[in-house]
Amino acid sequence: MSDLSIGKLSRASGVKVPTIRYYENIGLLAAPPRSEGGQRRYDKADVERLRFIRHGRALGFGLDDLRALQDLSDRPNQSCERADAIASRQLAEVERRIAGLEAVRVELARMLDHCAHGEVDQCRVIETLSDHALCEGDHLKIS
Amino acid sequence: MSDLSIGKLSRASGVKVPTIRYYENIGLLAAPPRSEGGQRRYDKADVERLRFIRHGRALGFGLDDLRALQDLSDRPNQSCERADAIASRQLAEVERRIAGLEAVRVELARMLDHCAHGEVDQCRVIETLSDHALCEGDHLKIS
DNA sequence: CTAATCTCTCTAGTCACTAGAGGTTCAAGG
DNA sequence: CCTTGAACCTCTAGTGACTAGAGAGATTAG
Repeated sequence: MSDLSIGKLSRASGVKVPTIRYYENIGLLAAPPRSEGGQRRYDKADVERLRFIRHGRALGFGLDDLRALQDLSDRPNQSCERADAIASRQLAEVERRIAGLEAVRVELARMLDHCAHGEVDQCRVIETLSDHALCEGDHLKIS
Repeated sequence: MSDLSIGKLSRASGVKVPTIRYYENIGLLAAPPRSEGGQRRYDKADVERLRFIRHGRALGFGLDDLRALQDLSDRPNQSCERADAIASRQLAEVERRIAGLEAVRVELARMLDHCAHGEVDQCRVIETLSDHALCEGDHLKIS
């Protein structure tokens, strides 16, 4: 049907042009037909596919997960157990990251709060970094 | 004073051996003297420096920030304004990330909650990914 | 028809490491 | 003193998910 250049696909999907080509390179998006001059020509299904990917990326899924989820969505008669598992794993990962960042936030805030705004000599920021023992919480491993 | 091999420095600081060499490569850690056979020999100050870096990394600072903070801590008579600014920026960044992840967490949880555990056909997980309009919150840009 | 915009491929760079190959040095036990 | 095995050396390449740029060809609006 609609015959989209890569630029139009980009605007329609919100995914940048080089990123679309990158997705094609790594096999996440199928290689489309080409115009006589060799330019890529897409259709509406590609817009959907890219929106799917973009939304998934925004939720923190890795490209491998998105590949798996796309495969699932292409074969709709399967159980959604796998999709469930992938999403659950992602939720757990996000919760882990939030917890880590929360601990970091607390320490950064405390560090800044205690800073006397004088010279580096007595700077709590530098001091805290130098001596992990000065911080109360466990904030190791944020990743 | 104490004459540490890179392995001992690694154990004392909690930073892995290849990472120490990497830090030297990029100029974050000064190149130490060498033994007759050409192996690196460190002292206690290097342990401190690496602990500083490690703690800073755990707080999410980039290596450039840590370079700047180390420079500051080496010249203790300056105002700690710069250190303050770097830490404040980091705090803001962490807060931004937490907010983004929180929105993502909510959507993932809702997605999983609504999943009927049937076939992919009616799977809310896949469906939600396909259609961003289905999600209420703004969770774009998590980075 | 022409000029401006778009698109093509390819390479290299980002960040902060990590892994591995292939070779050399060190330290402890005998 | 000698051996052995662990630790060390340099160098290259790979990770994830892109991003930037060069230099050349295609398309499209006026």
